[in-house]
Amino acid sequence: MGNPLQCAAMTTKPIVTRFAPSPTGALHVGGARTALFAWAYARQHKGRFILRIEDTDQKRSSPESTKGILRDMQWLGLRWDEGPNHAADDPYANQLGANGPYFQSQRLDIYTKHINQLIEAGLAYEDDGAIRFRMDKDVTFCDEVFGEMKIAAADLEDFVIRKADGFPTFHMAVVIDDALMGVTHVIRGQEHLNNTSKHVALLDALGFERPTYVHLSSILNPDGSKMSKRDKAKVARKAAKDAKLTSVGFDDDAFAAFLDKKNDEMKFALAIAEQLNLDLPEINVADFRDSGYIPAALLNYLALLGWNPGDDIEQFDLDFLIQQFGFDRIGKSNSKFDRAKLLSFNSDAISKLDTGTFSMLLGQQLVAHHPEYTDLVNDPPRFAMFCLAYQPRAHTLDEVADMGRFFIIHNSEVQYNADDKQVKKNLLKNNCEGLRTLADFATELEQLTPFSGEDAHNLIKRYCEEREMNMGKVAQPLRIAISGTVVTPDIALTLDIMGKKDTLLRIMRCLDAFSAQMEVTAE
RNA sequence: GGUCCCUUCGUCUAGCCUGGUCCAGGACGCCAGGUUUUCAUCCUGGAAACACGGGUUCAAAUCCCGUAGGGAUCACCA
Repeated sequence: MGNPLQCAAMTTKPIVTRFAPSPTGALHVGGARTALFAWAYARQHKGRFILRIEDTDQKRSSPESTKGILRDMQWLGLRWDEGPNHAADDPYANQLGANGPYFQSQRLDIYTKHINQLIEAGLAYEDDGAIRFRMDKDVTFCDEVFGEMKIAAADLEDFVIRKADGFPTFHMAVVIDDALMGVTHVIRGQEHLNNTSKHVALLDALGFERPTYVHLSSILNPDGSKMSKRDKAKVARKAAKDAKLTSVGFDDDAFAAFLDKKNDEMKFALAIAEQLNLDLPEINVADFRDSGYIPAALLNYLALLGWNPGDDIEQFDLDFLIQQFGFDRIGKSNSKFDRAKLLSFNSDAISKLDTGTFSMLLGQQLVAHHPEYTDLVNDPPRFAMFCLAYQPRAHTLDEVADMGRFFIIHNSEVQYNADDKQVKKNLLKNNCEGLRTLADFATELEQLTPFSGEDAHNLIKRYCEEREMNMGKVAQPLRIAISGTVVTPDIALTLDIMGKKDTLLRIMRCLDAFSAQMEVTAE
């Protein structure tokens, strides 16, 4: 860090950055980090941030991917000043900005003009229907992260700038668009570092000014492999093999090929995950959204992958990033994606949310992914208590669905297991001490009106003080009666959310379930 | 394989340019203890790294050379 080979900065023009994904799949976290840095730099300099869709691969590009990327960018809160229409239902109409269109597939005539110019100048030539650009000079350029790069002409080859289908290659399109759109800083993944010599040569030949280049190192899996969508297929395949799964109910031949690593089709990965109740690794921004991460935490974590503010501050908001961001503090080495740390950031971010925001986000999450919670979400007073209970302990929004499930299941679905360690300890031990306390306390609880959390708390407190017992002696049996486990939020809050009727019914069921043990030990 | 790039605790990293303040600091995770009616939270403490080998120097994580390991790229993909 702190590259000694600082590239001479010279621009007095307004700062313009861009994020230029190709719509061949979903926006993944690596792309999100690139977009974040480009966005933050533009904001820092009161410049413009452009979103451009690089859809020159006719086979692999799709409007669905474009819409997904737009949606994910918006979810992250990375607004673009120029680019596709923000409204994802028709991103092609009414594009924003004066330098459009922002879909490369709509700019063919522009590329053609410049390609012809190169041909006329003798700098490019036809080769089997494609057009190649001559690379016959040494190239030197400067990268803000990696410093000065020198490439000898001998290591360079003529490369295709227009494919036989008439579309420009990425190299041609990117160079023309950046130049014409006034992009001053090209911030992108390091897989483009080697390509930059091509781009610089093209720029020079066309007489365009070179932008400042900023290449970002890669984000890797914990095992060091590059993080990619194929990781999902990998995990699913392994699980399917371990479980000896031979069919997912459709396309058996293709599925066999999938298992045989002949294809990585996502539909099979998804189907396997569904059948085996398996969690696939989150790779895409959408995966993290579905898992209940919040944008602030994801972005904060991503910013720290390869960049840091130079002091010990790690948790910060976007305003701080805009203030502090700089290329001089971007690292050169690849970094591994650490889910545990992200999770920690996410739970911190969740706990800092104001309660209104939290309940809105949690409500959306539950309704979208766990419709069985819809009744609870639509019961505002009760849902407010539910939020109060889980905001402090949620690591992700989605996790709440599992933790709080006992509140929404039918009373008859609560499981009581006499072999459970906690059941033995808290209910059965010492001649069913816990059960007897539970039965006795239930008679007090029946009298409690109104049945609020505060009243319940006071009742438990008084009950325990009178008998000189620890509050856990009452709370733990109650937890088991209500949830089947000893893990619930604050016991008073738990009772409040559960309500008097169901609390008492569950206590009765619990006593019933262990009546045999009571009788035996009673003799 | 050619070319280019990278290498500090398990992980993300500070420190490296301008050698001494570093027997290397922070964070996540981990371990131990404490608070709490459970879980979580929170608090305190702990283990844990300069890839290796040479050199320069009074002094090297920091400068130089080499080795090893890792990554990128070598498409009419981007």
